Amino acid sequence: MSRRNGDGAVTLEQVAARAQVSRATVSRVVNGDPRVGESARQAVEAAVRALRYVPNRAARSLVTRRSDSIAVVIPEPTTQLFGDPFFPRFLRGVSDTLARDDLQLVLLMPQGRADEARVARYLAAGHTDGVLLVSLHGSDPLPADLAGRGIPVVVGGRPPAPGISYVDVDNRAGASSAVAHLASTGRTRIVTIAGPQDMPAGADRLAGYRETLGRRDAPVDDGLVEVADFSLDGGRRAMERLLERVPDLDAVFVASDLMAVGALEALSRAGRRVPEDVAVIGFDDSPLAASARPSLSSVRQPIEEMGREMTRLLLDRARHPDVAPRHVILDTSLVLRESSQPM
Amino acid sequence: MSRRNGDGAVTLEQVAARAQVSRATVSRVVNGDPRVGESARQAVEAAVRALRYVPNRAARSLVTRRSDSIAVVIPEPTTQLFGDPFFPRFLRGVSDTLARDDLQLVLLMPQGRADEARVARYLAAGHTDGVLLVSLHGSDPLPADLAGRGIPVVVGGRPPAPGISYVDVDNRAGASSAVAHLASTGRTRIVTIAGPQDMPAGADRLAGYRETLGRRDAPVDDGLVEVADFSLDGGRRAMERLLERVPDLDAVFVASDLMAVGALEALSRAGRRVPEDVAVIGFDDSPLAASARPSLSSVRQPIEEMGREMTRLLLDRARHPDVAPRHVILDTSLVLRESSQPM
DNA sequence: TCGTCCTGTGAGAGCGCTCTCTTGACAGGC
DNA sequence: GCCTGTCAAGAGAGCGCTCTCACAGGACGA
Repeated sequence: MSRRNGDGAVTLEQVAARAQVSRATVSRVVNGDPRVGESARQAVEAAVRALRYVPNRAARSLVTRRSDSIAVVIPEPTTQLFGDPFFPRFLRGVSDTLARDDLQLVLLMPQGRADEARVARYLAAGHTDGVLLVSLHGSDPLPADLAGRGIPVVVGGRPPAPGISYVDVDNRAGASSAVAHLASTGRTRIVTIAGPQDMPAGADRLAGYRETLGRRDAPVDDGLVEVADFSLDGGRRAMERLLERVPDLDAVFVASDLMAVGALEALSRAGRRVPEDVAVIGFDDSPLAASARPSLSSVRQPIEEMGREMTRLLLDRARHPDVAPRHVILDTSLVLRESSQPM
Repeated sequence: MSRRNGDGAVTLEQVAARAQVSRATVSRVVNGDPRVGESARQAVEAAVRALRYVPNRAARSLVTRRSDSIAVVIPEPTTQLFGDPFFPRFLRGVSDTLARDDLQLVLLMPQGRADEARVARYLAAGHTDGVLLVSLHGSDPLPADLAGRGIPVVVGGRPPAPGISYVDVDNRAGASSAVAHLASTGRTRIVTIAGPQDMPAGADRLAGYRETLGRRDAPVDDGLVEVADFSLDGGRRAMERLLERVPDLDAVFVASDLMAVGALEALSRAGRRVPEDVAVIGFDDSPLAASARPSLSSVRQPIEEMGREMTRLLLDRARHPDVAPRHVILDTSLVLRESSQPM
């Protein structure tokens, strides 16, 4: 019986002995080096199988100076805001893509300022081959700092500094598609419940709404616009205020599904029928949208794809450090359900 | 200027040279070995700071045979079922506890059977110092397999095999506390919407309900019991069925908040006032509960604490491999809001 | 026929660290 | 005075792997 890794690990040496070749040859086979003769290769492969050989990652890292792992940093506020299924879906996309190359995903969830410093130190030490950052608050210096140290970084959402690769969802176009759809189905008094304006997603979705209605220059407190905080209750209260201020509204574009569900409640309570009296379109296409009643039309974000694309960009950057930073904007798609049926 | 790790890393050797001591002494200082003289210690500490020395984890792992990382395995179905904030909160608890000891969290999210085999191989190879598993489907052989190989394992939720450490939430007692509260506030026709009975959480919550109503021996299709699938829509439909079958019901215990929100909708649509006509208590105390209207009483699960406790158990086990497996059952608490006000 | 190139393989150094073993210095007991 | 014990500190081996370099042997052009 072969002994397992940990105390009596199977080493290259043992595989080499069994296959009657040198350590170097075993290493070549294990790493897919093409310059190995057919017979040697087969002998090695047989020995690897027989001994259940698994390379020791630490030893490999020590000499290659790669860790074969990448860090994903998700700061505290993010998990709450995107409480929804953002977090797992994003990680799934990342995990997926890394698995293909047999890379590890090291998850870092700094809590509070002090912990962020700890994480920053850890990352700066170069313990991982690259770093994926999502939704940093405001003007976090971390990405620029890491990039400056030569550590590959890709940011999700809008980039905090120039010269850094990032992937974002086209929030503006997504909002625009929703509003355009409402307009094209005969709605004429289209209001919106926007997200916090200090968040790129909040600001961009409102911009898309404005742009499409052809009123770029209108002030924020426009009468047709209510800003809320991406919560269910916030959505409900915003809807109540809108109903009061714009009694003849016939459509709402809501910057998140959670808020949209709140809006649906407020509308129902006010005796407005959806979609007959008021059409509603949300954003995110979360599971909530499909199970809301009436079911909620929504702008779908490719979250997993965002994770995948960020990972691809990062690996690319790790392998070719001299390539210029790139950014990728992902398309959204409009998922139509009951809440936005034409009148 | 010191050069950063990666190409021109600062090594122990350089620190030793600067502090005018041997490599061994630097190592002792860095690892907190008490047998170092005061003057040597200070010289080393100064050199470490000056050079911004950070130990190379790979080199350390190679000789200590520890990876200083632990794996968290979250299989595909889990992320969907616990879509809610289970996932991030759990990871936060784990991350928290690991950070204290400067350990890494390696996240594994196998997707599908083939990928699970890959993950199992990875874990079996002993690349991490321990493994945390949550909610495996049915009779997964993985925990027993890993334990058999001498790899520390802690499972979240009910253990699939004897002899394995696990942490669970006291679902039964949680359900019981909710039902007891309803009974004590004068409710006499208390029905329940249960979760899937092939999931421990689903079964245990129903058992707690039964137990408390003193009807242990009643069959599942009891008339007062509806089983649903933990989804919003499932909760709504279950409530509709219950209203039809038990028109005089005056309280519902619902095995998840998401289903409870569905139930609230169904009740509202049927013209029943909550809590005047019908009291409702959910389970999970998710953010939904606080923002539902009326706000939803719910059984709070200590999710972060579960992550923390699992991690503690694991580290303990990793350090003292010969200790017998332990299990910890965490208490729930009842959070009372509007939906269960006394009549 | 000889040198040159190419291909497959082996020898061996060395990545940065920990840890055992040894040494040196000094105090105390006989 | 010597021996033993204690404590700080250094020397050096070696963890398992990759990778450079050297070399053997065959193919090929001159």
